[in-house]
Amino acid sequence: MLRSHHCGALNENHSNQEVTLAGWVQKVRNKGFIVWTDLRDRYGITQLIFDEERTPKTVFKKSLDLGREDVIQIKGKVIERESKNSNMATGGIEILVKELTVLNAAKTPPFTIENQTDGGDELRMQYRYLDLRRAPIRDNLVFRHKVTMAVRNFLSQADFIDVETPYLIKSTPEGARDFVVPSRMNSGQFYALPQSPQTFKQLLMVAGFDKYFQIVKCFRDEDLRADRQPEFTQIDCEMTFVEQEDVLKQFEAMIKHLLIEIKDVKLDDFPRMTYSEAIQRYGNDKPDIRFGMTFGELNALAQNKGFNVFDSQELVVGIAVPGGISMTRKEIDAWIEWVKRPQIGSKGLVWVKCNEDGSYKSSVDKFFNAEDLAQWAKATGAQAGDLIFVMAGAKHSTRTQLSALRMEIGEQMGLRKADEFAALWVTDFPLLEWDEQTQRYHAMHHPFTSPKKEDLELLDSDPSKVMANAYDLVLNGNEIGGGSIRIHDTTLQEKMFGLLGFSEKEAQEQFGFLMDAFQYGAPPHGGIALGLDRLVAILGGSETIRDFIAFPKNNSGRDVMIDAPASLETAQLEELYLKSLPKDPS
RNA sequence: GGUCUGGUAGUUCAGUUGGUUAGAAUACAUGCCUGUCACGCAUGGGGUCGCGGGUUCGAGUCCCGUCCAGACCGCCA
Repeated sequence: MLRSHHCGALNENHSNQEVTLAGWVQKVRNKGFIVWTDLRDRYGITQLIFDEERTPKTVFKKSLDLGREDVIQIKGKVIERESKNSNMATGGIEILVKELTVLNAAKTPPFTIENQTDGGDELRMQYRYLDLRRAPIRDNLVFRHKVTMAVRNFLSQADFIDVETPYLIKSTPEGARDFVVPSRMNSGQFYALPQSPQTFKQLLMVAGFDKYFQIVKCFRDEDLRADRQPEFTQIDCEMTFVEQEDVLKQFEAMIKHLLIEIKDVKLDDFPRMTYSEAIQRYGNDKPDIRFGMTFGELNALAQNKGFNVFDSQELVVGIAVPGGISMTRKEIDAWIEWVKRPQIGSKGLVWVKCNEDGSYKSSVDKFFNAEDLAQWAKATGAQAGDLIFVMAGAKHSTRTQLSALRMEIGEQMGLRKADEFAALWVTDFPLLEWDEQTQRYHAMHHPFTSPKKEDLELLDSDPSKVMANAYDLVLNGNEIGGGSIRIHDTTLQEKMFGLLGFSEKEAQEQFGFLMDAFQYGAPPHGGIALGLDRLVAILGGSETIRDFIAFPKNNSGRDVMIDAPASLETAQLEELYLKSLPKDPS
């Protein structure tokens, strides 16, 4: 062993022990007669002391040449410090060094390896291995490890079996764009990387595995966001002989277990909310219920009173900002400008101040009297002291816009606390969604989701009204999981493909294996997939998943460290039966 | 595909109305310092102002194009 202890291990109890340590030079403090060096490893920092009098001359001289991030090994004696530092675990002692070996000298890193680094995002990504030396990022990955271990233990104890499924599979037109891999042995043919192991886990149920899980990489070739990477990790689960309620109970228990285990937070039973209720009350299907400001629909109260802006619109809807009357006119205008930005795209905001004395002051006093405004306050739940913001427009876009405003106000008012957790189930999703662009139905969840039994007849008469046995798990305003009870019947599955615009031949070509399998004794089954990256990030108090992934991709899907993706040599392209592409002109 | 913001020292940033030799902090180097721990003090080196073009007597600053980065919209069953 190159060391007897790690850098977080020693304290006063080890005084006078001879120890060998190895690690990275975090910092050198040269006082002339004494040189202090902070030695760092994964476990902590231990102070080394090189003393003009007590350290051998050659070693002392060598210590003057140490630089940041040099990898060194030292032998020495643990001694109590003359002036102790109560801020660090090893702050009571230091190592009086007798031998110093430089195992590997380091170039000066391009940014400081400190908790508060001076490095920007791009540089930190390019030298990710240096960024990962920093305690906050390292702690995030340790945290992720704890979460995955807790998940594995919980599911294993609940009788789930971890089974691996293939990464080289077949592309399908449904859903997100596939990443594609050319096949050398099959000219002109391609594998696709899985967007999820969906069909495989269903086949495992047909095979009788009963309960399956896998912590698995999935791939989607779509644009990135702060909470979206092209390759990401799912906790993928499936169960046999279950109904929706069973799946919800099982995974509610898992999330509660995680919160206790990881955050020491005890959650109450998760509220349930239907999709339509979420849309009406929060404007989206992943509401953050840590704070109020729920939507109040004002159509009946605000239309046909002579205010044209409202009268012509599909929806008039408002929210009450708690304590909002303290906002200045300038601040209100700033919010109006905020919603008018092209990213939000609203036409504007009407505001109403609910004064403490029961009077109202609004931007539409010309059209509405106190009685009208009192009704609005009632509908939005506004109390004295609150400010009501009202938006009007087409149903869908107005709800999206007001929802964005609600989240931003919540954020700025500090209502979205990172250490507070509120989970809920969103249920009763529509099975299908009409897509204007392609003029056909799309599966809202995926094509294997079963319709609710009572809606089966509607499949023929009015497919858009059919509800699905599907559910989403929402945590702090983020969708962290989704699942459904699946179709296990060939006829129903064929019908579903038909509704989605597949010809019989196409359905057979793409999913024939699944419908075949359904004819050999497929049990009722259902499951869920949870986004591990998001879950870990939220538990860790962040919504940026990049900080919880060891080697993430940037905004353009590039890995700037290894510089991928990259072009291929002509010979390699030809081997894959791909036409050689013009080289990047730069 | 689109919108917005940014790109100046190794790094993070400032740079006024277009005007002398482009600054600060930090990092780095050298020296000093009898207990440092964000050590302190002094000195020093360090710049293709992303790239290309244009306007101007003169461009880091204005205009056009382009590249890169970040956030968001579209997209993400």
